[in-house]
Amino acid sequence: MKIGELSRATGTNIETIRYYERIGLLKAPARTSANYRAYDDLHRTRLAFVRHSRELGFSIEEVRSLLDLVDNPERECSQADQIATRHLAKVEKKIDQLITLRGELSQIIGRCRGGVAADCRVIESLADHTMCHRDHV
Amino acid sequence: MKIGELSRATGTNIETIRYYERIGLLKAPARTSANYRAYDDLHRTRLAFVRHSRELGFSIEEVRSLLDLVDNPERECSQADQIATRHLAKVEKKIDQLITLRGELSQIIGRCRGGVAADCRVIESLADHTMCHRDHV
DNA sequence: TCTACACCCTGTAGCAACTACAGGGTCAAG
DNA sequence: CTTGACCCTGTAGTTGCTACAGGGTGTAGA
Ligand SMILES: [Zn+2]
Ligand SMILES: [Zn+2]
Ligand SMILES: [Zn+2]
Ligand SMILES: [Zn+2]
Repeated sequence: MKIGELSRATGTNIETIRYYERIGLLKAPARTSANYRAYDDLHRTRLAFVRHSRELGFSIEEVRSLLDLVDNPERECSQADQIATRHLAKVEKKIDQLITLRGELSQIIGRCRGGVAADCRVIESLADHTMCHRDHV
Repeated sequence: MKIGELSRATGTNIETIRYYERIGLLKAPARTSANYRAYDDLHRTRLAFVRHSRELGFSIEEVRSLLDLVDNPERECSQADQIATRHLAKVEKKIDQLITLRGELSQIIGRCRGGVAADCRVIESLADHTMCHRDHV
């Protein structure tokens, strides 16, 4: 399988595949006589794992650790679960922050009565944090 | 006011202040005989506006447009309100995405029964998107 | 046989929004 | 006269890609 095929098979940009190889996330595949990368099904599976993990929001370093466990299947899975649990906690924290932010933004937008910028309550609110209800993280 | 003072007064990293000047978000201040930046209260107000907008999640380019309105107070405020409304829409979309993601992650984590990585349902779930309930954006 | 075209290669630079040096200069206190 | 806290410029690093530039390869049609 050449890189274009792998790209289509996994929905991954060609440049991204080469990038993953460069940073050592994917092993370098064999080369054809024309120096083209030649992938097999294991490469495809591995790349799918990487892409899926990325889509679920895991960082490259987290994916690296997860792949490490894939390669050492005799190890305890607790590390994988820890990575996932911590990631979930981060997601939950982010949700909380964004919900607070949403509230603040709606308040600010609700203050606008139209007119010129000099009288705009939105701009005024941006200039003055004391009009906010909470601190921003 | 020297840069360190402005930094403390606004809770902004010194490097960030210089960065804002470099990208043209803040006007270059006067210089002392020792070539130190000398800020006045207008600079402080402006930086506070920038920082507050950034804390509320507006992009640098959005902040640039907002500052443009601050500098042209005779213009209609509709542009400011549009920027804020669009930003709110983005935040809401992000919240939705994260909530979906949170659901998916909890499901995945809930599948773990401990043991070796070879049998880990977390790793299995990462390898196989068909175990997911929705597509990831 | 020539040539058009779709591929592939490497290497480097760009994006956002900072942050962190390295390697200097300035200035007041002790 | 030296110590320490500041300040300066310029450049490189961060994360996770993406987009070239400037080449090589392989195949199908005229
Ligand atoms: Zn308004
Ligand atoms: Zn605020
Ligand atoms: Zn497990
Ligand atoms: Zn999935």
